[in-house]
Amino acid sequence: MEKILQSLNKAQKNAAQHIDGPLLILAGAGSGKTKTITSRLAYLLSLGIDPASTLTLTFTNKAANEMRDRALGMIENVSYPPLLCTFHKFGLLYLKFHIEKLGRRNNFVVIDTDDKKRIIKSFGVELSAGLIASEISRYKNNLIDPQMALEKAEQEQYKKIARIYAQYENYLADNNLVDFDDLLALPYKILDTFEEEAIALSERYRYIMVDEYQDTNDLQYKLLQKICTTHNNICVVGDDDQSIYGWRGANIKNILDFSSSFADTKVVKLEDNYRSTTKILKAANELIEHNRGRIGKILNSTKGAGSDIEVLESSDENQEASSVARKIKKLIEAGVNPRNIAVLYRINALSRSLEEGLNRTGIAYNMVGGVKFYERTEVKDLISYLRIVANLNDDFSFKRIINRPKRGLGKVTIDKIIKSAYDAKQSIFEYLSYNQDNLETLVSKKCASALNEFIQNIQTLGEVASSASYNVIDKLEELFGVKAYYAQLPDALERVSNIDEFFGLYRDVIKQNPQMSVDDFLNELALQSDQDTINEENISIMSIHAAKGLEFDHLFVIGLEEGFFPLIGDGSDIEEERRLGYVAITRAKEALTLSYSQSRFYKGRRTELGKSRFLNEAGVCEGSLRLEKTTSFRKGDLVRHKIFGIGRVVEVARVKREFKLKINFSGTLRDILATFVEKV
DNA sequence: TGGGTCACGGTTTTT
DNA sequence: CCGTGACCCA
Repeated sequence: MEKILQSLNKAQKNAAQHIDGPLLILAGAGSGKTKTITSRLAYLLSLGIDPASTLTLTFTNKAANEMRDRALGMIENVSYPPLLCTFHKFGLLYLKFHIEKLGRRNNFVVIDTDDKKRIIKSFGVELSAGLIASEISRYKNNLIDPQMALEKAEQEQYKKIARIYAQYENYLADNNLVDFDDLLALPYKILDTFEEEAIALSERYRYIMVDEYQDTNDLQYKLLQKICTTHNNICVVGDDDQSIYGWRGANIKNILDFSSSFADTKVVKLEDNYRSTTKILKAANELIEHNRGRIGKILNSTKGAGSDIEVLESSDENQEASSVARKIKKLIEAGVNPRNIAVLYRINALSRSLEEGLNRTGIAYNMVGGVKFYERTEVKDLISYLRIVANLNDDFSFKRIINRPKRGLGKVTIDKIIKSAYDAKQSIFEYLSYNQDNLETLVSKKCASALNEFIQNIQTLGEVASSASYNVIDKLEELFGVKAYYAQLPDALERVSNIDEFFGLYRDVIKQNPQMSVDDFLNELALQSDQDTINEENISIMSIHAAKGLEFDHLFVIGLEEGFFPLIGDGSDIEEERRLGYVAITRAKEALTLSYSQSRFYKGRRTELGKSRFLNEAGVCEGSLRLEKTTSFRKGDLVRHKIFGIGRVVEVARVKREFKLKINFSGTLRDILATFVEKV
């Protein structure tokens, strides 16, 4: 027991030893948050508290795994592993055992955002599916059902959305699908409808811990209240200054008002930072102090002053990328391990010029985020096949693969079948399998035989799945040839390797859990994210959102321009932007470079930009910093001008804050500002 | 059925 | 600028 607490500071120890009643741990960036709550968990278990009565909720699998490893590493033998998982995983587990109370079967399948949009689109709506999808998400997270949404709607557009919402809910119920929001909303519905269930759950989990509490939304808050029905043993950890998911429904009020929501809350602030140098922390503190809606805390450095924060000025994004790449190259040459270097940006669109710059300089990088593995077309096709195996009546997946790989079935044929199945009140699969012999009356002979073959293959695959899920993959490829199909399409190399990776993943998972069914596998997959793909040998580049919870010795933040960061647009919230700035800065341990460009090429046009107000607010723009100003244009470069065409640079000159080039356009010399031409 | 062309729109995204 | 989706024609 002593061992668990010995390496904690006073505040951390204070938090870890708190047992009963609500506890709010306000943990500043780099203050040992994970260490504190894992120690608390280990401490509780060491006191003899039943592991099965504890529940720790996180937002990512990665965080859950890390905490589990660390907590279990502190105690010798645990009789039963404590439950540490994401909110959504917890919801999934709960629904597996209790969804019957809502009149649904527990072989449901979890769909992702892309599926959700496709379903909405299939209703033939004229509004954008994405907009409706996010609106529905908002409703669900505010516990508004379709009926209420309709009543509340004033404008015609919202009435329309409410009706689509109703249709969508019916569709999910009919196909026994569950979306991400349902993983929280449906458990809440059960707990809210049946008080005895809330009491039972609460009795089962008597010690609740929640990580990243500043990012919880209203629904998660209400769910937590239900879990705490019979006790108030809830310990939350978070940092109001790091709340960066407001746009997705996270309610910063949850953490700001925690003490008034849960009576007799004990508050512990962790303000000693073990991550960054004094200069970095000073910039972070100064920046965040410009926010008004915060509880207020100051990070104290436990490290030395460190080096100055560097501010980099460039004339355009290519030059910025080159400068950053050059600096990174120097670091690597000086012996810095690339894995300790990262470049962050506010919006993903900025990654392109950066990637080009890194490539030019020959720096290998690892991009975190981007298109998710399981969201790639070819992987989603395979997932659809498996979904059909798990649930033959999943029309949604059926439609996706009915002609993929191509088997000569066109829009007309498919529409006819869908309509007939609909009229017969059957799923597409049911309809086709009952009418195997008279399909020719509906569609052409060729199509009928293609459909019959397809149906038979699906049935065969289903039989294989029910006898041995491990063999499903080989049979799938043998019967449908998805891999063979993609092998002859463009990007074959990448697609085939994705397919192989998916096949490998499937086999691995089933090998480890031989009793696992196909729908278990699918649901597990849906909750997976590929955050933990950070390569050991390369530098990392990613959005600031993706960098949350990470730290790097040498950090670059690019694109600090008004309009880009802070990002200005509708729905943008300057305080949240500032918190993002705070998150970005506090990722740095030793050296921080902030970069901005005077212009940027974005959405097909070049825009002149002013530097970000955050630079001033963080106090890094005036004073001791080093301003660097260069251009990537060199004498002899070939350039292209919109009007004058291709020319060669004969002279590079600096005029005030700009660079002027003397360019030879087929014999004619012209003076042109560097921002008006591009390299060829 | 599917390839070709044109218009459009384009933050951040742990699950 | 670049990727997506609607629409048209062979």
